[in-house]
Amino acid sequence: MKVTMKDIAREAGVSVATVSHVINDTKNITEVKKKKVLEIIDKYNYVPNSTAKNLRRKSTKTAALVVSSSTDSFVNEMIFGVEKKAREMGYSLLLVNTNEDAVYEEKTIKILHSKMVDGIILSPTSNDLDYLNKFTKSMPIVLVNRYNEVVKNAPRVTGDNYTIGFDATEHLIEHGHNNIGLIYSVPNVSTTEERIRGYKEALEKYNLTYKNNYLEIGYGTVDGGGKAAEELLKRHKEITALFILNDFMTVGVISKLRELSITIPDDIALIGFGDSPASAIIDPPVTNMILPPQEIGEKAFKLLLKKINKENDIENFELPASMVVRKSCGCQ
Amino acid sequence: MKVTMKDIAREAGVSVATVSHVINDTKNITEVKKKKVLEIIDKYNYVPNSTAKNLRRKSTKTAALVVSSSTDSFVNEMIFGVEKKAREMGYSLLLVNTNEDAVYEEKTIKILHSKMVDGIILSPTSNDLDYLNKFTKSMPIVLVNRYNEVVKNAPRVTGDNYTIGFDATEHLIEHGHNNIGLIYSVPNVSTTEERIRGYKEALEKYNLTYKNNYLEIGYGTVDGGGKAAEELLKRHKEITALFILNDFMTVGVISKLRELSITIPDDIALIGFGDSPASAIIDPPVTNMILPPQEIGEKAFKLLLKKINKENDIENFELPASMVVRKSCGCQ
DNA sequence: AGTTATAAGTTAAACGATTAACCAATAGGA
DNA sequence: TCCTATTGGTTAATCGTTTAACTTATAACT
Repeated sequence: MKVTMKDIAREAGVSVATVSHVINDTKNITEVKKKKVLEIIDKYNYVPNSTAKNLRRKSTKTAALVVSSSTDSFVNEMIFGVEKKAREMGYSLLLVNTNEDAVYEEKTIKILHSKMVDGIILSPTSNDLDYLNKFTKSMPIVLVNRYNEVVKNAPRVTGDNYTIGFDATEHLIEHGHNNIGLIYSVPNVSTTEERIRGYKEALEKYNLTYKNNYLEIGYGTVDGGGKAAEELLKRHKEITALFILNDFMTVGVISKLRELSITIPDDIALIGFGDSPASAIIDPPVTNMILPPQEIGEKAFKLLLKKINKENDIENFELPASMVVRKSCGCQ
Repeated sequence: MKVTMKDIAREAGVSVATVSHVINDTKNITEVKKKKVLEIIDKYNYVPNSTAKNLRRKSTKTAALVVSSSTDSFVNEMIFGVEKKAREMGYSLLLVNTNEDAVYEEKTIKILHSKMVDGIILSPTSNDLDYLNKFTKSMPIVLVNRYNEVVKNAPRVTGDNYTIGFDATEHLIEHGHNNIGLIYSVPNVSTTEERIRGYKEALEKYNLTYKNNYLEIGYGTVDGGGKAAEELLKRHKEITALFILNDFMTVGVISKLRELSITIPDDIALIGFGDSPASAIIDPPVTNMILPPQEIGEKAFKLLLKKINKENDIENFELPASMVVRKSCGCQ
């Protein structure tokens, strides 16, 4: 049988209110009684039932993090950024993975909405986020990494994906490439679209024409990346550079190019995304566009906390991108 | 104001009990009333408050996963194994990271014990787990990855770490190496100790003497790995092979060896642990000992569920290890 | 017709805390 | 001495569900 506050009260010869007050330090209690109560608490290793507390207090000190993709290292690091900040702030974190399933996402948010989490950090699956507006009124929500203009009342923290697309493309152009393929993980999400927008505008700047079929989907997986590269190079022999939007796919692409005896960067130059530590010792070392995932996660939680505490100025953050130059792009 | 069951009942002209019964399908209700109730529920987008439900039902349909280290890819994949199974089974998952802090771990378990979760999956920080026995009686707990014989009443699912140590060492010996260094992440945890035991026994089998100072700590980080390798090779010029227990450290080691112009595998052969996709395209491709992290996570959740449902046969699982041979060990 | 079973709802007591409102006893001030 | 504050503590309502026990009304059987 689990021991409750009532048991503690009985054994200490006081009321439950008194026990509650010594635990929460919410009223003066004489030293002698306080000591007695604490003794009994210690004796039974008693911890207040948080479900009951939550019900009464209408707060759970728990936040949810809903991510859409799973194991890639960028998301992984972002998760731990959120978790870290949550922990520091005395919050627990509920982790849900929607696997890019928009229907499941909506169901999840709805359930979470009643699960009495105090707030939700969401990295949404699709660009069709109107359903969210039903929830943002009554529940603190912040969008992370991906976003959509349609969502009201939810701040967001993202990376500067436009610059990622622009700088990577420009860099490849400066290396003399006029036909640059792009391999993305998932369509219809802001991260992909912003990067493509950057890619497009960089091409424009140099008077190169943007071609729709230079883009190929790679599903964020090693295999998907490899297949996308193969497909792209078969269809367009003129392509001499690849911009790859996720590090699993980069691994797949590199493996595939080796298999096809295509050398990097001489035959095909290459820029990836996300700085997994291995990038530096891959052959050749790969040039990456990077964003600070952990920082993004932490910032998102901070913003959520502000919303929870009703500091109601909606502010969005866009964290700066940068490039770490190695050999796969043709440098050195 | 959040709408409650009372509001639904009032508007539908029935009692709260009836509403509850239609929601949970726990009593016959006439079609007409049922329809009315469901209509109102839909109109307000009502979802029952789960905190209240939890309090009454004494179950939260939530499990906690407490991991000790954070971002390495093995743990990451294990996390998603647990999350996946939990999701499939209708459970939510609370994720806590103790950062190898034993004191924080104990505090966490104690708080979690307060009925916020139905069960706990723990990958513990240290080998000193006696404190756990206070909790295993009253809370379903399963150990994952790491374990300790002292813990009673908690099943475990681990990998066959002994074989990992043995096979890696034997393989290096067969390549002609007599002086093999070992770089581990953390001391005093079963994973490390079992692998060292395997390492030791492989040496014995070939009549090689085990030397304590061939072991070096690398803290599971890229930098730590690099420093450990440097230290080890400076101290013991005779070392010609390295067995590295975590993939971040492997990256650090390889970078450091390049820096020192030491070639792999000719000067130093090398076997790592954990199969991050990049392993295949690193220069040279690295030979790894592997374990199925996702499977370990899923199995752990299944076991937890059994415990939660009081199917009280404690069974432990040890998942088999294997080796994926590439060039860093000297093969090919 | 009389008895019993069943079906469809309702009432009200939990679940285990928190906390506003209340009360008695002591202290302080004039 | 009388009045008012303050201190230390208790009582009881409340959070939003679930569910056992109860109540009718209707159906079924002899």
